[in-house]
Formats: sequence, structure tokens, C-alpha cells
Amino acid sequence: MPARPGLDRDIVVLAAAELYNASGGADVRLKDVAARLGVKTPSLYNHIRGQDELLRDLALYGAKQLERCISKAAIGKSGDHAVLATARAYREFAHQHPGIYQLTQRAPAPDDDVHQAASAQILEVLHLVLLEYGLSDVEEIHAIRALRSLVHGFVSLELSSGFGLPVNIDESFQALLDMYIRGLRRESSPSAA
Amino acid sequence: MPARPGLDRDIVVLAAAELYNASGGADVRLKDVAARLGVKTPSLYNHIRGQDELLRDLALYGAKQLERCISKAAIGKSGDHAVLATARAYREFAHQHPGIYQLTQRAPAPDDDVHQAASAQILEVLHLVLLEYGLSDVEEIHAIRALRSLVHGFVSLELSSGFGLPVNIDESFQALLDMYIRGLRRESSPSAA
DNA sequence: TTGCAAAACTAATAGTATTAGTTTACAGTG
DNA sequence: CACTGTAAACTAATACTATTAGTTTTGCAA
Repeated sequence: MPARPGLDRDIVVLAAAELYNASGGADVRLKDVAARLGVKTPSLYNHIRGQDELLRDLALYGAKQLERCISKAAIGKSGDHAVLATARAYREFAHQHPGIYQLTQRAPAPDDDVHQAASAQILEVLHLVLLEYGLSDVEEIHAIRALRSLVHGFVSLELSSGFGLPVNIDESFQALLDMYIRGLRRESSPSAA
Repeated sequence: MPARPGLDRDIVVLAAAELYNASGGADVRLKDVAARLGVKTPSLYNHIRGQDELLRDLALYGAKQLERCISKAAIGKSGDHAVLATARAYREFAHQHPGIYQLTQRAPAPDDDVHQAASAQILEVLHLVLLEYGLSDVEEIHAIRALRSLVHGFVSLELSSGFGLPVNIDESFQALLDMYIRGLRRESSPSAA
């Protein structure tokens, strides 16, 4: 005689998200998700199609959260301050949601318009942040790719304990961003601002 | 009546490596590895302890290969040329061995001295490449972390199809390295070399 | 030639995802 | 207030993979 927990898809995704974050990116089994919700594994299938779809849902959920997070950080700021704030918010998001962050790195399926759009939103934020540097289209593409590479690479190494010493990591990140910003300025004003 | 293929650990690891690269980083099952070697799955256990150890062996194998690859690229070069060559070799390695490259990102277990040493070797190469910039210890730590972040981030996004447009990716990478090198020089000689 | 050790095999176990089919709880209707 | 249909839980069953146990075969060495 099952008491009805009143699940729905969002609740399942949220529970999975918490488990992923708690485990720092390791495998999470449907069994564990079900257990956390006080339910047997097959019951999840009333709300999700399966494991693959759940991972996609988590990636989408993460992308939306990440986008909101960096957007808010950049509100009311401009130029270098906006770039710094965005990058820091990005890194902080990865720290606070390590499991979900890693899932957001899965590329959306080519035919998954919703997920594609969510990814594009993140790029849009970076575009807006870089607007006032007055870069050409091509320069901006390079600049966005550079920023993403920089920040993702740093965060990714950091999360996988790639940096041996725990000290000075914040400083390293800051130094990296300083370098990026100097590079930006150089492109935007050949005569040095 | 089994004909003996004459396997050993290295052959198993190599076969797995090829499968990982061919699949671009997706899951590879012991079943597949066994099949490629013309053997039943349990026979693999005569040579490896299990899946986990195989992954660790692959990561180690990859780390050694990567180290050799970037070392060779930097031989006979100095300064900016050495940095560029190293970064390009790193990226090229990831292109040519996408599956193994991703496995090399798994952090070695703290008590796995051999694997730890192989990872350290890679850092050692970067250290040597940066030597002649005359950085302080702290500056060098930042510079190494920056370079790793940069290159790994770029390659990682690239491999996961993170960059929408296939055009100009080489240029983006070059622009990123140019930025890094300018940053390096600035630190090494405040009065501009 | 014989015997031993390594390395293959088959058979069996365990864990997870998934599907099929059954049952129960709740919401809306008479 | 009883009745019924549906959604969502359950149990049971299937498939796939990793792993272990125990058996057999091969090839080398005495």
C-alpha cells in the first residue's frame, strides 16, 4: 500500500542534482535517486524516460542555473569589472555545484533545441559582457572562446584536484583573469587605454 | 581448445586505448576489449585486476605518451617558440588520441606513486619550457597553472564540440597562445623585452 | 615424455537499467 | 456518498556488464 510521495519530473531531477553535487561528479545510480525519494527504482520511469534523459535534463538544469548565476553577477557592472565578475561567478558556481557543473559540459544533442538554446544563452551573456570592448566579430569569437577555455580549464583542473598545492589557487585564478583582460584591452584599443 | 593469443598487460592496455580513441572517449566495455583481442571477457582478468585498474593504466599510459609528445616538441626550441610548440603538441595529442586524452585528466590516486610521477613529469616539462622567462617561484606556479588551464580548457571544449562553428578554431587557439605569451613576457621583464 | 604453471575457458553471482504487468490511491462525477 | 478511471506506485521478470570460482588446455622445461 504505497503512500504517494507526489513526485514529478522536476523533483526527480532536483534529487539527482543534489546527489551529483554531493558526490562531486561520480556516478549516481537511479537506485540512489529512487532511494532518496523513498521510492523503488522502476517508479522513476513514470517521470523520466531513463538514465540518458535524466542526464540530459540535469545538464539542461545546470546550464540554466549557470546562466542565471553569471548573468546576475554581471548586472550593473561594465568593462573589466563585468568580465571579472562573470568569471568569478562561473567559478563559484562550479565550486558550489561540482557534479552539475561537470554535466553541463556535455554538448547538447544537435536536435535538442531547448538544450541548444540554453547553451546559447550562456554565450549570449559573454557576448554582452564583451560588447563594450568594441571588438570585431572575429575578435569577439576569439575572445569568447578564450574566456571559456580559460575559465573552464582552470575550474576543471581544480575540481579534479589537478593543482597539487591547495594554496594560492585564488591568486592563480586572478592572475589568469588579469592576463585575459590585458589581452582584451590590447585588442580593443591598439594605442593602449 | 583455446589457441593462445599470447596476451599480456600491455597488449590489453593498448587494445583498450585504441578502442577509447576510436570511440572518442565514450564508455568502452571489457567485453569490447576482450572481443578485439579474440578472447572471452574473464580472460582479461589474467592480466588486469579489473576495470578500475585498466582505466588507471590507460591514464598512466596516456600521461607518459603526452609527456613524450610535448617534450619532443620543445626540444631545440626556446622562449616563445618553445611555449608555442609545447602547446600545439599538447593540442595535437588530444586530437590524435581523444579518448586517452580524456582519461589522462583523471587525477592520480594519492598513493599511486608511479602515476603521480608521470603527472609530475608533465609539469616538469612546462617548468623547463618556462625557465628562461626568469619567473619567480610564485609567478611560475601561476604561469604553469595558466598554461594548463588555457590549453586543457580549449582542447576540452573543442573535443566536446563545445565550439559551434568549425571555422577559425586554429586561429582562436593561436590568439589564445599569443595572449598567454604576451602575459608571460610582461611578468618576466617589466620594461618590455 | 611427463608434469607444472600460465592462461584460456565455462559456469555462476551480483548489481544496475529497463520493461511488463499488477495494484493502489486519489480526483472527479453521478 | 459510492463509483470509476487514471496516474503512479509496486512486484516480477529480463538483459547486460563486471567479477569470481572452478575447470581445462597449452606450451615450456625437466
